[in-house]
Formats: sequence, structure tokens, C-alpha cells
Amino acid sequence: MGRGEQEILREKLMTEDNFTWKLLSTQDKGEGSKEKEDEWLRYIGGVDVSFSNDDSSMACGTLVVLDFNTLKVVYEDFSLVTLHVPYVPGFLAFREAPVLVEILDKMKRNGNPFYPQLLMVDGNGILHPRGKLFFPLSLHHLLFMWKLTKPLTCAGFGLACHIGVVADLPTIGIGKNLHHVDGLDQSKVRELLGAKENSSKDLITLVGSSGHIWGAAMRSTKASVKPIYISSGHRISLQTAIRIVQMTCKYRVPEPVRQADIRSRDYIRKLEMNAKRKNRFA
DNA sequence: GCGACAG
DNA sequence: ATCTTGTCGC
Repeated sequence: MGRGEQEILREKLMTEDNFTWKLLSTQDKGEGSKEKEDEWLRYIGGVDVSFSNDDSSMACGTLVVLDFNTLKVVYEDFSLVTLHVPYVPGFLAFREAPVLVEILDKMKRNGNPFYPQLLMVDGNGILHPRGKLFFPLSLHHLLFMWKLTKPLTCAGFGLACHIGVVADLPTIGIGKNLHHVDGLDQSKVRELLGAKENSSKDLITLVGSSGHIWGAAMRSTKASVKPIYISSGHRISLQTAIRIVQMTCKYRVPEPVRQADIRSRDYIRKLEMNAKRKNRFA
């Protein structure tokens, strides 16, 4: 029974393209294709969690949906929660996934027409270490993590994978810092990106000491020296993920994640402002 | 052996 | 993750 459970979970993580929509390199649509608009990638979601300064356990989960053609926000939702699980490197999903999955689920239940066809996550996908145990987690969480990671033989299982499997959505992981794994580290990546044979490239594949491909480091803006780290979350290949990220990068961080980030911070900042006004009248 | 480690 | 000011450059 436990073994069968593991088999099912292993098969749920897909790092190949598995979606119904189509993606054109130019995203141009020919004449007479209006009846088939559902077949094109149009709505891309972005999720992020921001935190309160006053109360570090208070968090704001945020979901935004952008129109791929205009890169404008067409939907946003927020959810305030109190987090009881601490942040532990490698176990970000246990802290942030529940809120984000809940907001997604709410949107789906309401039958919202803007429900995303693809989700970009502020956090890694398969670019993620496994098999390390840390203390501050409860036994329940450790067992859950163990069940999810044990069957995987060729990849990690970061926040983007976690959300993708639970919500059954194609997801892309976007890291703003490198999570050290399989011999990869910031200095090595910077060395490769800056190397003369790569000087024309703004993209390098992240190959670990074991030879495994974990994702890609991308210099998304000409001027930026600090790359972003792209990896497959769920139901998408690295190649496709890279293409989509490149098409949504107005700035260093792709728009869906950037907008979720900005609006999430804004929401919690305004909340704190209102709380302080109340105190002034008390 | 110890430290490094997404947000 | 979060605080915060100015500063440089397109």
C-alpha cells in the first residue's frame, strides 16, 4: 500500500511538456483562429508570499494572473494567514504552499474564466536538494516530505513542484538566489556566465557534479550581473520554461512573479498602515 | 568535521 | 523573507 502510494506520487511529477495549450514563438495568431483561442496560452499566474514586519508569523499569500499578450494583470487575490511552520532551507513548500494552493483552489471553485493555464512560482522547482533532514519540522511534516521526495530519482522537489502536483497545474520555478545543490554554487555560476566562451550567452544550463541537469541560470537583463534560476516545476520541460520566461521578462524577474511580489508587499504594507491609524485613535 | 543552503 | 537612502545611469 505504501509502495503503491509512492508509485502514484512519483508518476505525478512530470518534467516534460504536458498541457493542452499551444505556444508560438511569436505568440502571433493567424486569421480565422479566433474560435480556437482556448488552445493558446493566454493566462499565466504568479504566486508569492510576503511577511509582516510587526508580526513575523503573519503572511500574505498572493495570486495574480496576467494576460500573456499584454503582460497586464487581469486578476489578483490575497489571503492573510498565520504561519506556524518555520522557514527551513529545502522545506519552503511546507511554509508557503498551503496558502497559495488555497487561493488557487478558491479561484477554480468559483469558475473564474481567468484561471491560469500556467503558474510561475517564486521559488525553485526541481532545482532543489533532497534527503536532508532538519529539526524544526514536526513529525507529520517530515513524513509528508519523505513520501514526496523518496520516489524521485532524478530531481528535487521544490515549492514549484509541490504546488504544481497538488494543484495539478503546469508550473515554472523562479529562484532569485541559487539553492546550493549537487556542487553548484553562486561563484561557479557567475564564473560560467562571465567566461569568455559564454560571453555572448545570457543563459547557462546548470549541470551538477553528478552530471544531472537541474535547471538554468539566466541573465534576464543586459545590465544585470545577478542571474535568475529557472527550473521545471510540473508538467513542463526546461526548454519550454525558458522560452516562456524569456517572453515575460520586462525586468530581471518575469512579470507574473514580479507583480505577485509587488502587490503582495503593497497589500501587507497598507494593512500595517491601517493598523497604526487605529492605534492612534485608541 | 563544519559550513554552505530557495523564501 | 524584511528594514531603508541615496545615488548612478539609461
